Amino acid sequence: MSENAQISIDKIVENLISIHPLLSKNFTRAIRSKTNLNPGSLFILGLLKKYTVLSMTEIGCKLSMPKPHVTAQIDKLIAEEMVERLNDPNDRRIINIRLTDNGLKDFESIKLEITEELRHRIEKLSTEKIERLYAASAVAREILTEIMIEPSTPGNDCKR
Amino acid sequence: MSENAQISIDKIVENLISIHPLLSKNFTRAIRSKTNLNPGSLFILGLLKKYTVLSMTEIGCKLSMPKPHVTAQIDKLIAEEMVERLNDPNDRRIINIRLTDNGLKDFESIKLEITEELRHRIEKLSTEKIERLYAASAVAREILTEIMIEPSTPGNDCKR
DNA sequence: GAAATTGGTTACAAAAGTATAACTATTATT
DNA sequence: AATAATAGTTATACTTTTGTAACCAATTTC
Repeated sequence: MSENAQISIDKIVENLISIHPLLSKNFTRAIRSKTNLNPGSLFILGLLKKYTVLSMTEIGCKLSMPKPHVTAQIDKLIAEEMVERLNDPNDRRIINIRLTDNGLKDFESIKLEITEELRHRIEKLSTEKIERLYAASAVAREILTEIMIEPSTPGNDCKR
Repeated sequence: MSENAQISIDKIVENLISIHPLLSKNFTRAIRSKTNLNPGSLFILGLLKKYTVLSMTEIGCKLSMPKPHVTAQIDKLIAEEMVERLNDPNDRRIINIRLTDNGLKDFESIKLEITEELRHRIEKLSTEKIERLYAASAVAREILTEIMIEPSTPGNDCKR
């Protein structure tokens, strides 16, 4: 580890720790005021859109969510008919979760609603800043997804 | 608003909404397991480090935190002797909050602890990716801070 | 085939965050 | 001077999230 790289890591962490409350306050407020879902179940929907099918354990692992909580959230999403439980043909213990057609559609429109204020804020930026934020958010998403979802310590593997 | 800019905004929102749970799960877990503070009070400390002095109302405004919750959080931070209340000489209704010397020191060491796992994950990246993530996080922080902390709708102004 | 492990659920307790109303003290309005 | 508005606290109720332990069913291990 070069000294320069270490300095960069310190600054990355400093930046991420500043970004977090900004996103958190915006999204959680909007979720509460504009939907009857909670942040946790929205995270699950986003995950399912990306991975198509995930078991209960995999969901909990990728979101660092305790298993009993995953069960409760999925129960709510099933009551809303946004996801469905599928039995795994290879292992009858496993219950796979998948978005329903309605669930995907509803998720997209919910996302539009909860990001409305954020969109308005971004719109006010100059075209140059929008392009810079676009590039930056894409890079951050790509690399953070790589390092956060993949296994960290051995044995903490989330598969898929 | 050009069509291209609108497409960029959509993608920015999509990226941010993906990044949020990644940061959220990492930080909130670490905060719970490694400190006796809660995420909300850490947000306040980060804000105070940036602004030096803020009133109760300003804190609540910038973090979208209800006023009674701000009172409770500050009470805890005062019990830990990390912040102090100061009377405002110009307006005796206002109570200003400032980090104590110890508070700043403790905050820095808490940050080191709660970002330990994140550092290890970043360290495993190539130097090229670290540099890209550094640049991206700096741009995202700069622009998001600008649009999220500043007033959105008129009358929702947080001052300072 | 017995024992241990894994996937998921149930039940319960506790922490954290959100929302609202009522209240005091101070300042601003008129 | 009376009234309205603002800053902050207290009290209360509720939702969301986290954590733990016990439990069943299915699979793996030895």
